[in-house]
Amino acid sequence: MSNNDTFIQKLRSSDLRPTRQRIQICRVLFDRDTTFHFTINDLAKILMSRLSKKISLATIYNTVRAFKNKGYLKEISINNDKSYFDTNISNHHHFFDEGTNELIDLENKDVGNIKIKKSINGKKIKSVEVLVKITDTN
Amino acid sequence: MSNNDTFIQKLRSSDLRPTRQRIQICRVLFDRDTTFHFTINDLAKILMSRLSKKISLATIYNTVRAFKNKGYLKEISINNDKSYFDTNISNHHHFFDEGTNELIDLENKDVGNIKIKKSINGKKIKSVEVLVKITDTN
DNA sequence: TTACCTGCAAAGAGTTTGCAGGTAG
DNA sequence: CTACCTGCAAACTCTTTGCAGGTAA
Repeated sequence: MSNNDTFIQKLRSSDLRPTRQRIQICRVLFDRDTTFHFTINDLAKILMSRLSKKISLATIYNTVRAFKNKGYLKEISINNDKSYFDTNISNHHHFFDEGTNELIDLENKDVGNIKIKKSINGKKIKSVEVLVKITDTN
Repeated sequence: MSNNDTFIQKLRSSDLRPTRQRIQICRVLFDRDTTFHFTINDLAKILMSRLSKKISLATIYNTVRAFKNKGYLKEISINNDKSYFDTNISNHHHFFDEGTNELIDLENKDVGNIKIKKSINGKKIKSVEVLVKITDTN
């Protein structure tokens, strides 16, 4: 039940004023049932086609970055070409399809419990991420 | 026991002629006992300081890319800032220290056996990589 | 009204490519 | 000698920043 008020609250808590453009970004990102994996470019294309007015890349970058810093989006490292983001901010893992460049969620339960048996003095574990690369069988 | 002949053979099998500059690159990459994690910039700095003559970034990029394609180097995805490479091409995982931007090898045995319980129709698993991000305890 | 936001364009970082002279085979 | 390689600089892609006019509170 995502409505404008939810979006406005998300924006304000990220220290962003709720503007037309940003509300539109929220609509694309958060008004959906399933996880959304995207690059800035994907998001820009969707916004451009959906809007009558133009939206600047700078605005998209800034807004996405603010959401990421606030924890409303997760950034995923796959290769060094582009940044991928994920609207699923729970602790989980990913398949990356090298044929289609598509990301697919892997729930924690889909990956056996991971136990890291090595520790480094004076350091603590911040996150454990599994990336499973897949290709076509043939 | 890495000597020039080993390097020349590595270069030839990567479809590269053994030139002065490329031999130097090999020396830095492969003439060592322990794994070497590096960015292109790291490698360039080492080469610049070690050589009397200059070496061009283009040459370094090309050579590293050829080695990576041939499988003599592994590329590691951490963030989208830079490409990290690894001279350890065995199947293994990594710690990434967010304080120092340093990579540390995690042997397979240091990570519990990972079982992926989800499969995608028509796709096969190509690799499973675990990235453990660490920070200072405090 | 004031501070923030927008779009644009330019600047930055990392990486790749094109070119003219140089080197391996 | 021929094809490939080198260094340089320019080009390219993704991302960030600066600026002048526009908008939220």
